[in-house]
Amino acid sequence: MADLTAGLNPAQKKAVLKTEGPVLILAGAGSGKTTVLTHRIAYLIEQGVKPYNIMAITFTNKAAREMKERVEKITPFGKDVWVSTFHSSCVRILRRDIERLGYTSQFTIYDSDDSERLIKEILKELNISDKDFSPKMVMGKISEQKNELISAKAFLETAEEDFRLKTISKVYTEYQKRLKQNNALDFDDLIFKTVQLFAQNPDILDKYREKFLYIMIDEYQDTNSCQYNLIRQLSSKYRNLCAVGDDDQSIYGWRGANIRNILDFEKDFKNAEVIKLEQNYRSTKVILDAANTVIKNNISRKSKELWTENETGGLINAVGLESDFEEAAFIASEIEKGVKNGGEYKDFAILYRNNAMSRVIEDRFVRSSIPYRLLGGVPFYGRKEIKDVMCYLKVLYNPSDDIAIKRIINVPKRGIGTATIEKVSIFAEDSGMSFFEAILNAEDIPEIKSRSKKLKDFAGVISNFREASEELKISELIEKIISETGYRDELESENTAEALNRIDNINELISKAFEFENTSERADLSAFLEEVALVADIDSYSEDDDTVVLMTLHSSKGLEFPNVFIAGFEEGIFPSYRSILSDNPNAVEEERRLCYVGITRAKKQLYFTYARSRMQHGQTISNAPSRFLKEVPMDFIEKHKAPDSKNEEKQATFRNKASYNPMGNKEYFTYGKIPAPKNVTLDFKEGDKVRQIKYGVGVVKNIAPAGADFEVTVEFPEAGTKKFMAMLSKNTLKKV
DNA sequence: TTACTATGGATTTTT
DNA sequence: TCCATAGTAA
Repeated sequence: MADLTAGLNPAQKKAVLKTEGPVLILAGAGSGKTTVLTHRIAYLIEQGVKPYNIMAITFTNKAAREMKERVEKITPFGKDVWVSTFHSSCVRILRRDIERLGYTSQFTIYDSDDSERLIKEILKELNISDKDFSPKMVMGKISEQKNELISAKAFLETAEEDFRLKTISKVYTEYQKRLKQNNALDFDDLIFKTVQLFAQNPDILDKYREKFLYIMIDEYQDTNSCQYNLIRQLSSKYRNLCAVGDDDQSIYGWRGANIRNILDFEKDFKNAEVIKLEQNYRSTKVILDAANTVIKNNISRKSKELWTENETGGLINAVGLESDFEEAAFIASEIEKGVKNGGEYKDFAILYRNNAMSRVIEDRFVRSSIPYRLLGGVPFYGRKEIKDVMCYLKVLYNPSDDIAIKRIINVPKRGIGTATIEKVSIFAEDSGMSFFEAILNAEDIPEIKSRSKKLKDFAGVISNFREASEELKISELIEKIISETGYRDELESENTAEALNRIDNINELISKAFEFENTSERADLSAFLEEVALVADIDSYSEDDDTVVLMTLHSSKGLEFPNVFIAGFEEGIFPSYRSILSDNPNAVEEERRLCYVGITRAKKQLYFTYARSRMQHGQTISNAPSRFLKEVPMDFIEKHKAPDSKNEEKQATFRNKASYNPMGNKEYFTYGKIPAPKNVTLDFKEGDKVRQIKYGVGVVKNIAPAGADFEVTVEFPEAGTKKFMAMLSKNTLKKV
């Protein structure tokens, strides 16, 4: 085995070698954290630790896959290391022992769509107005509780006399009851129930403690309290826990991630060693400095400052456009320019705050014939037709899954409407049967005589499929389902572009199933359902295709591109209105972290674009440029130059550009909030010649103390006299 | 039961 | 603007 620390910097080396006891690795963006993690695993194995005694937890399947691949590349024993996501780890643990909690190991996993359907049903049954208590809101609240490890019972107690909370806790209680009846767990339950299983069964917990002697967890800043608890349970005996994360990249607070987990690590794990990875291997100096100065405006963070040996690089482009259409046109023209100059489409990424913003850009790309891919939006497995087919499979696997049955009982149309479904539900509830059992006894259901045949037919169809599922491969089973139920025929007879697209999607599902059968070791229905339930769209992102990539800032975390556009860089969009209006100051800080994530995706070139007016919800709105733009040092920013006027179309598009240029407004840039640096060393004195990245060579006229920093006045032959803050300009202002 | 029309709501989403 | 859903007519 090669030297595992070769080529690593001192901090990285330390992180690899420090195997015993709790360690927190604060890994800045682009600091080589995956390398450190994989080498650390290999080093552990080299030291004699058994691969199966090592656990590495990630948040995404993609991260897990990548880590596994890289570990296997450096050590032949890598395949026995337990590398997986929180959720799939928990599924594995629960499949084994969930009987202790009164579920069976055949449980199915509900995605948020399934959960919401169930909530909706419950609200109806409990006669709670979904106007005052929207299923989404209730679901969110319940999820919040679960993330905080608060059970329905505990929640009811804290609710006390608060009517709203009491109502929600009632729904929560019923929701859990129904999940159990359906033998189903939602995403939050996967973790929650595992924690519960461990807490109530010390023998099981002990088994895993003895198994996972070394635990590593990636993206630690994104853990919620429930996940934190799980980690604590597993690691508290041997205390060989290595958490890797970056508090500045905590952008999932709204999903229950608790930033305190990383901020308080040393408090929670006594004698923890903290290692900072601050050298960045990704971005230019300018991009990195911009990221540093922006994030410094946040109060709650660990001190950390990225630096790099990379080149200084070009200035950041801040471009104000007249409208969202022109913004899209500008982005398209820059990409065309870049490609003409030898770049590739895949070198460009467009990041935006919300998915709706992709539309205008897509339209423009289609017109300009720029190949692009959209990440996010409606996920493949969330599409109606895919969910329909998957629900058939779910019903075959888990007959107690009422939500799945109700979804497909009238898809395609079988003349079984909501009224009938309701009656069956009530009958099932009264007689203590599952929905499916009730259908089997349809003739006993009162006031339903005329429909009982249809119900029986449906039950027959399902039983028939269930029998077939014993022998058929999954891809064949899906084929059988969509042809015998008439699902495909129904779509074909519609003969619209949309219907054809749905058929394509189903075919795609069949080929995915086919691929699954041929690549997984465990190719049964259970494994397939699990795979589908636990994958995300981002998992399938690969950089092989030469296309521009469009995605939200959130989805971009962990990725990198030579050229990045952050579009819609406007107040109200980024930061979002909600965060601005929120009484929680942390909300804007999280947006700023998101901005930091966005900036640090860029390797070479970064653009901020913003429009004076844009269409939103069918109305034209105007926003000021984002406050974050003011936080980027002015001398890192290049004003946008008017595009090539030879191109007529472009000329027309940009003709109003000159009238809108907030960058010209001096007041626009203030540095008031940036804390003064402690020690500044200058490599020039008054009278020296210096080179500034934007204005060229000039002469230092004056150096005056300003707080803990120095204000440097430089006279340029062309640009005239300019003032710079020494600390901020350390990479862009140098002696010649 | 189904098929059409009105209405309202619209961040971010690793699983 | 665009979507999902609730309500109504047939």
